[in-house]
Amino acid sequence: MVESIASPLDAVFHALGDPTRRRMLRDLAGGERSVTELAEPAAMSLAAASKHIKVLEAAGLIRREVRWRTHVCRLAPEPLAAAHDWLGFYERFWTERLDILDRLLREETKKDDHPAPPQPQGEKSDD
Amino acid sequence: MVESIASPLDAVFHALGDPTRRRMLRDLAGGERSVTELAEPAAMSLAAASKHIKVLEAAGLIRREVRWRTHVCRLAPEPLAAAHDWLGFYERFWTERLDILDRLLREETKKDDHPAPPQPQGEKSDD
DNA sequence: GATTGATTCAACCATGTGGCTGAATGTGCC
DNA sequence: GGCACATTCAGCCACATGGTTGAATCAATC
Repeated sequence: MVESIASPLDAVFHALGDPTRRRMLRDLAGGERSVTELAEPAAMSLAAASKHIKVLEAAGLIRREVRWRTHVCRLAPEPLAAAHDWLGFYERFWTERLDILDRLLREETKKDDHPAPPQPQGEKSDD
Repeated sequence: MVESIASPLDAVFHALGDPTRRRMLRDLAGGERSVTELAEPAAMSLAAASKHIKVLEAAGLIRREVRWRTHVCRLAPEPLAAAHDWLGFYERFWTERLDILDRLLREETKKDDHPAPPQPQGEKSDD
C-alpha cells in the first residue's frame, strides 16, 4: 500500500519486457485490434492473452473501447514517449562512442591528406 | 532449451523495469562505480544489490572490470540504444498526436482571432 | 599463515508472473 | 427466454524474482 509510489516507468518497461506484448504493440501500430485478433498469433489461450492485454492497459500503453461485444484496443503512445525520453538521457553515451570512432576515422583521413567529408552530427538515429 | 531464441530486448526492458536498477544506471552515467558504491543508496543487502548488478550485466547494460578486490562497473550503452531505436518506431504515433493537437489549436486560434495563450504542457515527472 | 576487504554463493522465503482449464459475464439476435 | 459470441474471472500450477542471512572465495598485506 505504501508501495504505490512506484514510477510509471516500472509498469511500462515491465510491459515491454515480454515479446508477446511487444508483438501486440506492433500489431496495434497497424490500427485497432480486438482482443481475439491480438490473441490469435500468440499460440496461447484467450485468457492468457487477455492477461497480457491487461498488463499493457495497466501500463497505459493501450486504451480499450467496448464496442458491442468486442473490446477494441488501440495504441496509447504517451508512455512509450516517456520511456523513449528516459532512454534519450543516455543518448550522449552511445553517440559519444560514435564520435570517438568518428574522430579516429578523421585522423585516418587526415593522414591520407585529403579533407574529411562534412559530418552531419545532430542526426537522430531514426530507424 | 528451445526458448533461448529470446530477444535481447527481453532482458534489456526487464532490467529497466526495476527502479533500483534504473537508479544504478543513472549513477553509472556519472562515471565508474564499484559494487559497494552502487549498492550504498539502495537500502538493501550487498548480496541483493549484487543480484541487480548481475541482471544489468546479463542484459549487456554494464561491463565489469575486476580491479584488485573491487569490481568496477561502467555503462555499456549499446543495448540502451537498441531499446531507444525500438521505441523510436512508435515516435510517429506520439508526434502525430501532437500534430493533431497543434492543428486543433491553430483552428481554435483562427476562430478566436487572437493568439492562443502559451500552454505549459510537458511537465516531466523525471525518474 | 592469518587477516582484511569486496564480492559472490547457497539456502531459503514470500510474492509475482505466465500459462492452463472451466465457469461466469454481458449483450444483441432468433 | 434461450443462444451465440467475445471476453473476463477464478482457481490452479510451475517457475522467476527480489529480498534475507551466513558461509565461501580471492588477492594483497601483516
